[in-house]
Amino acid sequence: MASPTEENYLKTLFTKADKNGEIAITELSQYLKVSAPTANSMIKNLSQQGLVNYEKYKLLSLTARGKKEAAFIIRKHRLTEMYLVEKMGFGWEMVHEIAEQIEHIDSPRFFDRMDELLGYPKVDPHGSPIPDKNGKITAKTLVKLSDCKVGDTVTLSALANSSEEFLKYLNSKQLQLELKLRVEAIEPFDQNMKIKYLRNRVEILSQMACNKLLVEKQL
Amino acid sequence: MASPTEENYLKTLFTKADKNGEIAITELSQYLKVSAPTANSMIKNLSQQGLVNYEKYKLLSLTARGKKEAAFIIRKHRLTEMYLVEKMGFGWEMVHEIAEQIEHIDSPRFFDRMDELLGYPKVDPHGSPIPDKNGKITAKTLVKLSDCKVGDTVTLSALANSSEEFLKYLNSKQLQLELKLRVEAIEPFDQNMKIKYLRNRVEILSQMACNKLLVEKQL
DNA sequence: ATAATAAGTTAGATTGATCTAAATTATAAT
DNA sequence: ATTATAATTTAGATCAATCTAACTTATTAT
Ligand SMILES: [Mn+2]
Ligand SMILES: [Mn+2]
Ligand SMILES: [Mn+2]
Ligand SMILES: [Mn+2]
Repeated sequence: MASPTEENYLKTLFTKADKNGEIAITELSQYLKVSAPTANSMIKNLSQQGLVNYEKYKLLSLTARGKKEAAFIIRKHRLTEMYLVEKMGFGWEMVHEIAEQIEHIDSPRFFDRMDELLGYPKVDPHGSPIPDKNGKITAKTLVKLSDCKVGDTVTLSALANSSEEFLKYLNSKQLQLELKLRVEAIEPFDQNMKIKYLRNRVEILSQMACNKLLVEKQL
Repeated sequence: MASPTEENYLKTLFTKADKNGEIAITELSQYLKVSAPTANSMIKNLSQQGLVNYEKYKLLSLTARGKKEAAFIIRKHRLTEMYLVEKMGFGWEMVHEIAEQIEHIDSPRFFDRMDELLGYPKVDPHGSPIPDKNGKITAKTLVKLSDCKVGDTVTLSALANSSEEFLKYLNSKQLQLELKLRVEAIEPFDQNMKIKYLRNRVEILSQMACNKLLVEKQL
């Protein structure tokens, strides 16, 4: 029922909301690259449909129904990304753009078949969790690499940001998910981290980068 | 550049035009399930863009550019259908609906990768030719089964109509492309054909069905 | 040749998604 | 407590895609 435009709003509301599930309408409009009045009128529409909690001048949040709808769209997006990487051989930096379009395809069968062929994956190629058929998300609790201390050995499990730039940067350092990383040292001045991985590879990663690397302690 | 709506017009213009490449605007509007005035205004738009030859009250046709654009969309549609059947295990009767949506995805890479994974197929699951990357179509010259005579042995190569109903009918008779068929007899009264295939299977097919079965003599 | 019918076009309205400019409300700063 | 600033909303316009009703042109039948 939801148009691609409406689906994009729900998805952004879901993924960009803060810890309390709230977001300001102007911030939302920026993510969606539309003007504030455009977002304002669309939000009224979604509120009318019972998908968004909206009161004038207050922060926005999704209703239970809105969250469920959003989860279905995110499911379609992330299954697609996984399919493109695993079954079609695309690099993890190439799939977001395509998934951004395919997520709007209306065909439960199509996505369920992807899911089946992939063996019901739990996460997408960037480590983000894939909602199940009921819209339920089971996310591991991960910590930022930048919060780890010298001597910690961790598994790179997800990215807090999956921009093409960052993904290409990671490619250039042969950094990929499921890799074991060891914190060799931390520069007190700027928090740069010396990381060891892949037998003997050592790289200095900026705090900015380490902030976006989500890891699991041990495994 | 073309919207999904415009793409659907171009595709329909291409596939539903007569031998001279022409079609009436009302007929077009019926295929697209829009009113005649809607089609009229869209055709003016496409004509403005140099994709359609349009003169008031005359039949419509695609320009060279329009034909090329149309071929690209048809390429996306048919590659998708082939991919869905060959790589995702869908039945040939299930893929048109999905392809109708995926054909509007804007990502040359995505479709070229499908093409590559499929080994550059020449035809879709219904035997229709797939335009190449340059929009060139190479179609075999096929004849209708209904034009064959008793004793002819032919290969079922394509369908003149791929409606879900017809495809399910063919499924129920285990009729599929590349099958060798032999015309055993033709009923003079109604042109029903007695066809033998798959070792010893024999079926009586109506003229209506035989009209839509396109075959190649010998192989 | 005229009239009836069918096909195609024009006029005018609607809906969703978008914009800019202007007004209002909330928040922050003095 | 006022005032300045930032966020949000309202007003009003535009554009694509659609519709129905009315009109015009072409085709067909008598
Ligand atoms: Mn993505
Ligand atoms: Mn999208
Ligand atoms: Mn098709
Ligand atoms: Mn389509």
